[in-house]
Amino acid sequence: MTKPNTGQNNKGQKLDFIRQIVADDLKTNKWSGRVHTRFPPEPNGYLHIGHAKSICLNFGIADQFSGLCNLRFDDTNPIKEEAEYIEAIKEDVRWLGFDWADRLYYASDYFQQMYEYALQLIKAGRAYVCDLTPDQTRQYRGTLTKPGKDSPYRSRSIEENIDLFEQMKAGKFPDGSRTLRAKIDMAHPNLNMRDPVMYRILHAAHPRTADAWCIYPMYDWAHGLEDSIEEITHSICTLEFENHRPLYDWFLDQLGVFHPQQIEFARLNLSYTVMSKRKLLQLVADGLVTGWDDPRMPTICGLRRRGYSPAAIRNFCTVIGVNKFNSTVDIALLEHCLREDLNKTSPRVMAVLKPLKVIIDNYPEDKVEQLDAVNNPEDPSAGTRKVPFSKELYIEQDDFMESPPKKFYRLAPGREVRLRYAYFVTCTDVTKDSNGNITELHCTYDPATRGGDAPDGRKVKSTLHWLSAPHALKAEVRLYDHLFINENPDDAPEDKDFKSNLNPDSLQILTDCRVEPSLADTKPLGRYQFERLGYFCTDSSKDNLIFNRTVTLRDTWAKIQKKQK
RNA sequence: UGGGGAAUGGUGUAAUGGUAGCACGACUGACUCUGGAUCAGUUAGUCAAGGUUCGAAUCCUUGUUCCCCAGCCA
Repeated sequence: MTKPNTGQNNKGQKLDFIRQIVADDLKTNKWSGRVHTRFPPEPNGYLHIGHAKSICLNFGIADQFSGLCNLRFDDTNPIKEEAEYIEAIKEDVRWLGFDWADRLYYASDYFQQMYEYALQLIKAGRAYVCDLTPDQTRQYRGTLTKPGKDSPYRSRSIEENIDLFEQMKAGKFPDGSRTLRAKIDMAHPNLNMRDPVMYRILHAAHPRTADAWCIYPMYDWAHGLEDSIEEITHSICTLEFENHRPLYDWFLDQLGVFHPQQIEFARLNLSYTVMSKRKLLQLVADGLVTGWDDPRMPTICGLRRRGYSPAAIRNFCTVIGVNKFNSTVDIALLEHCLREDLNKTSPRVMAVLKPLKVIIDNYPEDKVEQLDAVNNPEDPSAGTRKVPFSKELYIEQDDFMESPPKKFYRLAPGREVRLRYAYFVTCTDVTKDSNGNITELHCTYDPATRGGDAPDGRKVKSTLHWLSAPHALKAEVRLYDHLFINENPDDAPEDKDFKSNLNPDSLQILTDCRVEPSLADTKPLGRYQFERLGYFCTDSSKDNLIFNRTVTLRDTWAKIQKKQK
């Protein structure tokens, strides 16, 4: 049974201004009850979290109002586009959790129809072939404050225009020698309306149509037609296309074809990162990151490799809302959405990033106990697992201080703490090397506290994670931090650019880490919480055991330390 | 100096002429076998000035600030 399209918001969330328009249209039956959106990426790069906002908007609206959303590649410029991006984009959209069913389209599939529409416009006297060079075209266009002037080729006869346009298509002219232009108004205050170019000559092989075409449609001409052919109802795009809407409307009106409504919203900006394809490409090209899927990148594939979940990204996209003015979302909000999801879904596991050896002096030499550990306290159905305990353990170097400051609750000489799911232990001795570095701790354990509870009810200030030294697995862990040191990376000294704001400590590689044995057969992209440390994700490179830190846990102690400095 | 948009706590957003609310962050406190999670609380806002109205974030006027547009890119 299909849900009736009442125009009511059926998920109990507040309507943003776009959903409001959609709901109103449903109410007035403007599109005979239909809602049909599309996500139209150009296959010239990888998708990033800004695209996720658009994907969630378009697919989300379709879902919410019982409509449809197409995936359409806007492949009108063969010089910039590559087939490899198409597969990557499809994978990313799918991974985010959206389904275009059988509605995968390409602008290039419409080239023939667009050509015929162009002929129709020529015959109506609304388009002409122009012989001006790119440079001359610019000069004739005028400026923001001065009107342009008519091209000398503007008044060619319809017959001549048809003939020339056919020759353009047939490959008779070199690149850049002629264009097809709409005949609108060279004095129009909106520069986009000053006889915009509809077709340019490009003798370039297209990833999908190969050399079938040597004329390619410009965005303004093509996009509205793509939307119209697919009978899109709401064509949602970003703010910079607001100036193009009159042209979008003009083409569709001249042709008298199905006319979707274009609606513009503001792009996403995130603090401590950059979002433009150009800048991201520069980071990759200059080797400042390891690739598009570097876990520090805001690309979908980067976030995936970092350990982000699709649900976290989707939730973030609904929480940030939709608006018509530029804003910068605090990356802390993204991280909040991340932790919120990961907390509920990630199995807990123990790992020691900077191992410190601990000997339990009163524990039998060869004894090994298998202790029960809870997999996820937020999800009882996740069950429990066994973790081995023995005389030689590792704890975190940061969890011990010889002379602890105020508010340091962890292990210190003479102090008793709990080893999670294991025993209460008390530090009795500290061994150091000749340089005074701590090499080993000696402790005693209380056998009565097995499992971590004291029968006499005594309390300890803190609980530490730990690993049995002989059972622990070696692993490499990569700690990531914000890519940029500045909230706004573009806020750079005058003679420098955003790259001067790169965070030199955005990646820290720890090669001597230990993880619990249950991680032996972890699969790439496996997500875990390393107890007390943060969320980590098995890296996709399979050679060694490598984990990427997705995000730290909220850390009150770190905050206190920071304040004390 | 042309045209098109937009302004609500530190940040992101709601309020569609009728109590300025929510979330993030920050800060308290409670609880806790993760200094996590959870729970309770505090903090802080309508760009400005006029006007209409019983009543204005919302309507009107003027001003200020910010964004976009002079690709044969999208």
